[in-house]
Amino acid sequence: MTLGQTIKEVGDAFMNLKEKREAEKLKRRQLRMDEILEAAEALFVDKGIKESKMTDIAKKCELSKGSLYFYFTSKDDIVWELLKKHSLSEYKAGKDYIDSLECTGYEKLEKYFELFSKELINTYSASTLSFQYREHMLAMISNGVMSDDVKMEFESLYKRNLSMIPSLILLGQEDGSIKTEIEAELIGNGIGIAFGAYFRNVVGLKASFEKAFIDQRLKEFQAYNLLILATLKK
Amino acid sequence: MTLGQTIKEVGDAFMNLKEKREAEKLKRRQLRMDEILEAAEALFVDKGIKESKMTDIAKKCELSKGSLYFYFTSKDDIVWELLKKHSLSEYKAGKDYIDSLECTGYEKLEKYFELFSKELINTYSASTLSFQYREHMLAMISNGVMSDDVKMEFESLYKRNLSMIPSLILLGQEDGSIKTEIEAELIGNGIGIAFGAYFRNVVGLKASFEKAFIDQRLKEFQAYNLLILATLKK
Amino acid sequence: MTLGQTIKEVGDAFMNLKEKREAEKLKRRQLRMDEILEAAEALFVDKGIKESKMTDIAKKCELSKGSLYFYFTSKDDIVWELLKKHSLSEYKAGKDYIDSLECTGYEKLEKYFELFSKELINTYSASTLSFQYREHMLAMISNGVMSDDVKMEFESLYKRNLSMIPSLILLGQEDGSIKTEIEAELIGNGIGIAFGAYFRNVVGLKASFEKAFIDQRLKEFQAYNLLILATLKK
Amino acid sequence: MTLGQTIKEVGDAFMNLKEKREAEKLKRRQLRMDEILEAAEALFVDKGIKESKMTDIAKKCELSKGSLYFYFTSKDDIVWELLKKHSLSEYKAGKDYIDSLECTGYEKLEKYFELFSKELINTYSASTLSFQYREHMLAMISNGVMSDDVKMEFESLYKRNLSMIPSLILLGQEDGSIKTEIEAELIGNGIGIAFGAYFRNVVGLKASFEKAFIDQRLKEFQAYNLLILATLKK
DNA sequence: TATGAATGAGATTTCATTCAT
DNA sequence: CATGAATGAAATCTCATTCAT
Repeated sequence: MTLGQTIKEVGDAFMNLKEKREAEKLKRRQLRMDEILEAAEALFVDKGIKESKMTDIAKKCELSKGSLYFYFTSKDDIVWELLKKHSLSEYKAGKDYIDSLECTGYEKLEKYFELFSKELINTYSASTLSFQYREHMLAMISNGVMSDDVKMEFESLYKRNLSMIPSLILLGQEDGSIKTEIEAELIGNGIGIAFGAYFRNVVGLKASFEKAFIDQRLKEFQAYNLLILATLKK
Repeated sequence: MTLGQTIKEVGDAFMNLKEKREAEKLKRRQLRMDEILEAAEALFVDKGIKESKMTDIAKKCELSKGSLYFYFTSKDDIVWELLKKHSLSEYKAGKDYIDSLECTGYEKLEKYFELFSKELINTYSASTLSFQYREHMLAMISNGVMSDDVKMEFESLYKRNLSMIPSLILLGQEDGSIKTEIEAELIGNGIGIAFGAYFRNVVGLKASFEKAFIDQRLKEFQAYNLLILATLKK
Repeated sequence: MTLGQTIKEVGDAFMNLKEKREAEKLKRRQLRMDEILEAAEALFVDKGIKESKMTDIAKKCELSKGSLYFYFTSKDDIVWELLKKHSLSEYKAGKDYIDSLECTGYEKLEKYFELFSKELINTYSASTLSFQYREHMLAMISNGVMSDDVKMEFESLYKRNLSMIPSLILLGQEDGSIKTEIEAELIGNGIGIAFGAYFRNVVGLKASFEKAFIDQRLKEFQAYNLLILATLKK
Repeated sequence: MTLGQTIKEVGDAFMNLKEKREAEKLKRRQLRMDEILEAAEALFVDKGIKESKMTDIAKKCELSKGSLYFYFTSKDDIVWELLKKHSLSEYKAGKDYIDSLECTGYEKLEKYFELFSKELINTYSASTLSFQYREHMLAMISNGVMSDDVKMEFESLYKRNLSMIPSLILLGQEDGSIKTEIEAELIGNGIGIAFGAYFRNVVGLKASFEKAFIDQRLKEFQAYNLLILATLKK
């Protein structure tokens, strides 16, 4: 082993060390950010975005108000990050599940509806939030506060989530499980919006009405799902 | 005619005058209140509730800030009044129209859907507002700021508006225009919620997206309506 | 009877009529003012001066806010009038009573003490008010809001009410019922102030403490009076 | 010394450091609060509580309005803190002084009276304030704004300060320096209230009358004190 | 990194007073 | 005389954000 090699190795070791440290730092940072987002979210569920103050968030995640601004540029930034996170996880949850199934388009659609009404219902506060975030962002956008980049990203998130049902209808039409006279894009989006909107609406009531009332809404939701599906089946 | 009668008449005239004045005063007051509500609404459409400040409202209706508080006890009070107003007018518009029709339950349902998608669409900002108001009130309620009276009134408004579609389905089942195997209450509420939610969702986008995008959504809305109706027809 | 006389008489009659009307007008005005003062006072007892708003006063005496300003130039004016009224009536009540007695100076003093502790106690809210008014005026004066005329009048009211006890001591010293080594002015004022202050203090508690507590204070007040008197008796 | 011990010591040092910092922070906070209270008090002396605005207080202690609310929850909170502070310091000043004396109960009483008339007189604005604060709190209480906790604390402060004189009389009766036929509680409270009330009354005039007038009142106050004391001496 | 005191712009609200009718 | 809508100046309070340590 030459000296040059040794030096290089030592250098590499240093680089590795430095990189490792950087990586660790980044990881720690990411962890902290997640902690903050989690704390913020818990409060948003409880009191809504407006009524959750930066002080509250700081207290919740045992950090100082100042530190929050080390990780996020503003309160709106926190909301935006949460919106993206939710949008992505909702999309992924659906996509992964659907992709894992081996069945007709119609059946996939059925399962997709089930997924939402059964699984997500358990953690349904998640959906209230999507909803809150979306409203908050819309308000920001309409106040001209948001940059064009953010606006575009927001729109694309919206479209991505919406694309699922039309694509499943198309699939169903290809494999012969769904009526071909249905205009996939048109009806698909329609269903998608109504579906999401309904879901959020039901869930949005959580804050003020009793369980019995909500449960009734959920039953309606499922009955309604079946009704919709029936219209598509070949 | 005796003197007594004459005196009585003069007395009556006075009473009428006094009453008339009172009535006029009340009317003027109501007018001012409507002006304020109108101004507030215009701003809420533009900038959202939170971003519309009392100063702005005052400026808009050419009154002083102080005067606003002569007519309403708080900003929340204004929102609440608007919510009630909207809820009522939406309900009435639907009810009056439906009652005026002489046709089967199914046809009424059809017309009811049309009413919303055609007529209200023209002044569709109205719906964004219903939506905003509702959100605002829900936030207030969940913060424990609202009195129980207001909470109850709020809930009853919600239920009243929801009752329309199930009642039309029942009607249709009675006159033989709608399938009897449909559970009117269950499916009716389901449709009602999805319908309203969808409507608001479409409309809620207005603030940030272009006309083309919205028009596409409206088409979906109508296609979707037809789909739903088809499932009910006998 | 000449024409001249007749004209004069008719003129007189007119004058009389005019004067009568003026007098009546004045009387009515005075009555209204008293009504207002009474209403204001009732509220001041209940909620204090600051918390009694002009609107409240107007409502209480069934007049409009505007009318109040026809009778009084400001809220402070109302307070000032009430202060004068109270000061005078307190002074007069004492003076008239004392003057009506035929006894020694010491006995008069005794009766004077009794008067306050027995009679006024019944309507003791009156005293809280004197006290409130005085504080209010002092605040006004120290804010430089009051004119010099008012300041001087205020000071003279204070002195007038204070003069009673020293004068009774002097009387008692002249008729041999009170120790001559007492410096009438010095001790008299001392007693007067303590007496009034105590009285107001007891009474001032009314708003927040229970009857039992207050009754205990009143007993102390009387025991204390006897103690003071004992020191003066020859 | 083992390694374990060393580690423990370093740990302790850290703890101490942390604790020290916490303590310093608390101290700084307390200091700022005192600064604010001081500024507020200076203004209250000058213009009264109502006329001293939060803006003024902020300006006076060279802080922003917002900062004031970082330390106190409201203006009423500032008043309440000052009331407690005064009440305590008045009580303590008296108690400490009295406890330090080695003499009979009667003599202690004498000294207690002197303390107030001589020492406190120098900083006598303090008393006007106690008085203002008390009035302010009573107003708050009677408006139902204050919590029950505060009410109770308020009452207990009142009673604590009042307890001094009866206890001294009892002491004097035990050591034979004060007449035993005196009902300590009854007369003691009587004197205490009159004493405090008188004191405040005299002092309360400060704002509007001249020195000569006040000095005359002080003389009366002292003459009056002697009179009272004479009635107790055995 | 972390802190939390400090900021300050601006929000909502209050209320004595005025004035057109 | 009476009214009460209108005023507006000013009060209290809020809170996202900054920044010195």
